[in-house]
Parts: sequence; C-alpha cells; structure tokens
Amino acid sequence: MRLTDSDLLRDLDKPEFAAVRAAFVPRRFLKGRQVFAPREVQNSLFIVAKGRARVYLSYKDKEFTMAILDVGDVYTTHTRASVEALDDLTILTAELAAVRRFLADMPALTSSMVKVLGDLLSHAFSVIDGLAFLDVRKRLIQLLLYEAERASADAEHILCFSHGLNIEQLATIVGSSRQTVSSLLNVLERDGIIEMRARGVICLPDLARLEALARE
Amino acid sequence: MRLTDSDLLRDLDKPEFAAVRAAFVPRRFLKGRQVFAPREVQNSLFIVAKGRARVYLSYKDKEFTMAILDVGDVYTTHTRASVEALDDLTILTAELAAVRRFLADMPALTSSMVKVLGDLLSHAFSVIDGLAFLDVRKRLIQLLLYEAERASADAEHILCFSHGLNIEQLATIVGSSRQTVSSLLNVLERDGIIEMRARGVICLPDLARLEALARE
DNA sequence: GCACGTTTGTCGGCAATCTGACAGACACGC
DNA sequence: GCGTGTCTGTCAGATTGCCGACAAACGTGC
Repeated sequence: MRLTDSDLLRDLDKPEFAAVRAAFVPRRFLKGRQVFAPREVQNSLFIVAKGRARVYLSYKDKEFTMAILDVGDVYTTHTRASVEALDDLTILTAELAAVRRFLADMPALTSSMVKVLGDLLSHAFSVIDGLAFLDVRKRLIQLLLYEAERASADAEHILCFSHGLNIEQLATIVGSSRQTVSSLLNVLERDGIIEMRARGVICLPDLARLEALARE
Repeated sequence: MRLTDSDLLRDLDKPEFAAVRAAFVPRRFLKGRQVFAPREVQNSLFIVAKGRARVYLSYKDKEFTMAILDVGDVYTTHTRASVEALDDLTILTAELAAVRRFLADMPALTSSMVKVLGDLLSHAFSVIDGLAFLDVRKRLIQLLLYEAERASADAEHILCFSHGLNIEQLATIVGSSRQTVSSLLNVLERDGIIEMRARGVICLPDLARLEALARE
C-alpha cells in the first residue's frame, strides 16, 4: 500500500540529505511484533525500509486497519494508531523534533514532509469516504481494485497478488467481520470475478467485471 | 469545532509573519454558498476569519460532514472534500505554492504548518475511529460531549450550545440518517439527559449521565 | 394573522451485517 | 504419516439502521 509517491527513503540517500539522514535510526522487528503503541510519548517519523507494517486502530476486541505500509511508506506515531510488523520489518525512525531542526535549512526536506503529511491526510479521507458511503461489498471490491494495480500477471496473463493476509486481517482493512468478508469473497469467486488460488493469493481473471461492479 | 490549537490566524498578525501574510487573500461568501469544490485544481490553504464553514464529502445524494470549521481553523483544498459557508463567511486563502516559498525562511511558519497538518490528520483518525467502532448512538453522544466543552451555562447553570444546524445536518456529522438521529435525540431528551430547547439549541442538564453513556 | 415551506417526529418494512457456532480444509512440526 | 492448531466456509438468529411515507409543529414573509 503506497500511501505517498514521495520517496523519502531514496531522498535520504542523496548527499544534501546526509545531515538529517543521521537522525534516522534503523530498528528491526520480528514478524508479528508491536512496533509502536497508540499515543507513543515520543512523536516520531518512520520509513519502512524492509518488510511490511500494519497501522491499526483498536477498540475492545476489534481492530481496524488504517494502512499496510510497504517499503518507502512513511508514517508518524503519536496518533491513536498501533503499528505492528506484518513481516520481519526494518524501519528507519527519527524523532520529529530532531527532523524539525533540519527543516529550516532544507527546503527539499520540508517539501517532502508537507507532501507526506498531505498524502497521509488524503489516504485518511479515502478511508472515511469508504466507511461513510460504501457497503462492505463495495469496500472489498475497492480494495481488490487497489491491489490489482500492483498485481503481476501469471503465465496465463491473469493478474494475481499475494497479500499474505488471512481473511480476518482482510476484514480489518475493509472494516467488517471475517464471516462477511469470507462470504463476499466466495460469491465473487463463484461468479468467476476472482479466484482464490491459495491462502493469501488472489487472482483477478475478470478485472473488467470487477471494475464494473465498483461503478454500480 | 477547533481542529487545531495552533493559532495561525493570530500568528499572521505578528511582525515576523508580515511577508507571508501578504499571500493570504480575504474572500467572503454568503451563507449557504459553496466555497471550494472537491479536487480544486489549485491547492490552497485557508483560515476561517469570520463565520463557520462545513467541510464535507459527498457521494450520490448523500453527504458526510468531516468538520465544522470555526474562526481560526485551518484547512486545505485539493482533497476530495467540498467546503460550504454555514454562516456568512470570511476566509483568508493562500495558494500552497506561495506559502511554501516562505517556509525556508520562517521556521515558525513551518512549525505551524506541520502542526496544522498533523492536527488535521489526528482529527481524521478520530472520525475513522468513530465510524469503524461506534454505533450511531455512541457517535452522537460523542458529538454532544465534544460540543459540551464549548457550551455556556444558562441562568440555571445548565450547559447549552447553539449548533445552528438542523437534524439532517447533524446526521451528516454523525454519519447517519435524519430519522435515526432524530429518534436518538428524542430518546435522550425523554431520558432527561439532553433538552432540545429550541431549533439548533441543545442543553445538557445531566452531563455526568451523558459521559457515563459514552463509557458503556 | 395567514399561507407556505421547512423541519421534526414517528412508523413499519426491509436490507445489511454481526455474532456465535460448528465442521471441514489446510499447513506445519515432529 | 499423524496430530494439532489455524484458517475457512457456512448457517441461523439477532441487531442495527436505512428508507419512504405521512402528519404535526415551527418559522418566516407578507
């Protein structure tokens, strides 16, 4: 899930970013470990360098996944979200106060930061839009279409993507229950629109129909 | 609805902000007029100087209110949200590109900007949290408690606030239908927890009970 | 004061979804 | 290959909330 098209990870390798690069500390986490708790005291910025992370809100025994972060994605702590490592994870993290000190001298960094925050806000708007207006089925279809953009074609030219998540985790992204998402996926499969080729792998044999469903 | 505790409006009156202050153009709108359309081509920042504005998402014939902006609130266009004037409205608006040119020389402005964007993101998280986890009743109660913080006490020391909205508009904030919100408000009134004293005016004779309901 | 438009309260039917439960399928470690 | 734990599919009943409809109440302009 690429939340921002700004490439802070690559920017940090540029010579003019060398000073602020030193403020970013690599940290590693094993799959499944919590990376940040809600309301971390220290307001930090982090970039995914390797692996994937899940940003989620929790309430009682329920969770809602805000985002799955891929390599290059940037996020901030000091929100009410938790972050966990979906795979073995490496992040570069810096305290926001430290980064702020460089903003005055590095317009490119400032531009990047404002862009990143803007993109995060834009993503949050998308999430709200889906929750407010779309039913679960439509939200699921939207998620599938989003993933289709980064899917690769198999030997038979069918788009497939490996999300590596179980149904319950997909349900937390869509904002629904496991049973509902399971049921909806199976309807889509029986209709020939998707194919659940293996656990964590979905193929899209009929992308056009999926797109048509999204437009209804 | 104060989304940010940073006071950009007052900052702009300081001598060190004089240069960027010139980039902000006052614009006036009559009550009910559209201020910005979704995906405005020009990415702008605006501050409410007088009156109130509503930021909302729309889809088919439905609307979801992201925020009601009061004096001092800052927002950005180039999102998928529309903005309309709830009252006769004056805003100060500047193109983001113009503001960006001052960021390098004005660390205080950068700080303000990053803070504002951070606060907007935080507010968006709150909205998502409510939609994902809370039922309509709980969301309504949360809204009432939020408004209670800026309510004033009447002659009998009861907290009252004038939201100036009709039930349908309240429903767009809560993310529900007019009928459901109307019904819920009337239950709360019959239980003695709120009092709908006049159209657009709600009093809270039993704030403690309202708070207890929010915690259930 | 009256007419009219808007707002509000209420109802009943329907759809969407949740939830707990259970059995079958699958993956992994020994 | 077997045992075990996890995942998945499916079911039925309960819950939540939407939606269209209609009547009453209210506010505004003449």
